[in-house]
Amino acid sequence: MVTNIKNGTFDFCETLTDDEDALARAMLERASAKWPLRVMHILAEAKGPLRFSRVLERVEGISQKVLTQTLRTLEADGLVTRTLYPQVPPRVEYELTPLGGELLVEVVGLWQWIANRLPDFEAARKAKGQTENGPKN
Amino acid sequence: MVTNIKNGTFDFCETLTDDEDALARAMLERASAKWPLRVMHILAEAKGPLRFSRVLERVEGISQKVLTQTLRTLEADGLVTRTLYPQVPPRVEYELTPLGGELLVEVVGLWQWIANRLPDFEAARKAKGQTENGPKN
DNA sequence: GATATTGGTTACCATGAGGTAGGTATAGAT
DNA sequence: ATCTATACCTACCTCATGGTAACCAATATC
Repeated sequence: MVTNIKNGTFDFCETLTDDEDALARAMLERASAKWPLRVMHILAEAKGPLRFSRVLERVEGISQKVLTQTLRTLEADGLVTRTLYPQVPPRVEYELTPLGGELLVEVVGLWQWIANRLPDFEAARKAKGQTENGPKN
Repeated sequence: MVTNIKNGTFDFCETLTDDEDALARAMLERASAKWPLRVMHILAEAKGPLRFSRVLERVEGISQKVLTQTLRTLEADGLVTRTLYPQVPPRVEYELTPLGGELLVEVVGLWQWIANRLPDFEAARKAKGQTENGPKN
C-alpha cells in the first residue's frame, strides 16, 4: 500500500479535471465534517425515515439552523432524501439513500483505521520536542 | 458493506472513549482538510526530505503562515518529521513518516471512491427540486 | 554600513461560519 | 379570539480562521 507512494505511481488529483477535483474535495470535506457524519449515522441507525425534530433530538449539541443546513447539503448531494408532507403542521421526513449509506461505510473504514492507529498518534504527540538535532531553536 | 448498517451492527464511536473519539475525529478532519493532504502529497512525491521553501513553492496558493501551521500540526501528529539544522541561514527539512504515508493512502482510497461515484453526485445535484410530493411551499 | 537569505512569529484586518432570537404559515383545540 | 405545534427562514452578534505585511536573527556580501 505505502509502496505505491514510493515507486511514484501515486497519482490522485492528476486523473481528474479541475471541476471533478473540486467536487471530490468538497465531498471529502463534507463527509469528514462534524455534523454530516453524525446526522448520517443517526439516519443509518433509524433504518427508516425520521422527522426533523427526531433528528434534532438525537444529534446532541446541534442547533436547528445548522441541522437544516446540514440536511439540505446532504440532500443536494444525494446522500439523504427529503420528503415533505404538506400537512398543516408540516411534516418532513429524512432518510439515508443507498449512496449515503455507502459513503458512510467508506468514511467509517477510514475512521476505524485511525482508531486503530490511535496509540501511534498519541505516542507521536508525547515524543515531541526532543527529536530535533541541534541544541534547539 | 451497507448491510452492517441495516442490521444494526453499525457501531463506530461507541467503542471509543470520549477522548479517543475526539482524537479520531480531529485526525479525520485534519486528514481531509485542504492543505494537509496537499502537503503530504508533495512530501510523498519528493520521496525524501524537502526544505520549507521547496514545499512553499510546490503547494500552490498556500501562504507561508498557513504552511507553517500545517507542517507543525502534521509534525505534532507524527505524520511528518521536522529536522532543524542550526545553520546561519537556518535550514529546516520535512519528510513524510511511514505513518503519514499510510494515512495518505487511506485517505486517497476514500478520495478515489468518491471520484468513482462522481457521476452519482452530479446526477443527484441535477435531479433536485422535483422530488417533493405535494405542490411545494 | 546596508542588504539579502531562511524559516519563521506577530499584529492587524477581512471574511465567514455558527449561535440565538424572533418571525411565519395554518389548522385544530380551547 | 388566541394558543399550540412543526419546520423552517431571517437578522443580528460573535468568534475563529486565513491573508498580508512587517519584524527577527546572524552571517556573508557589496
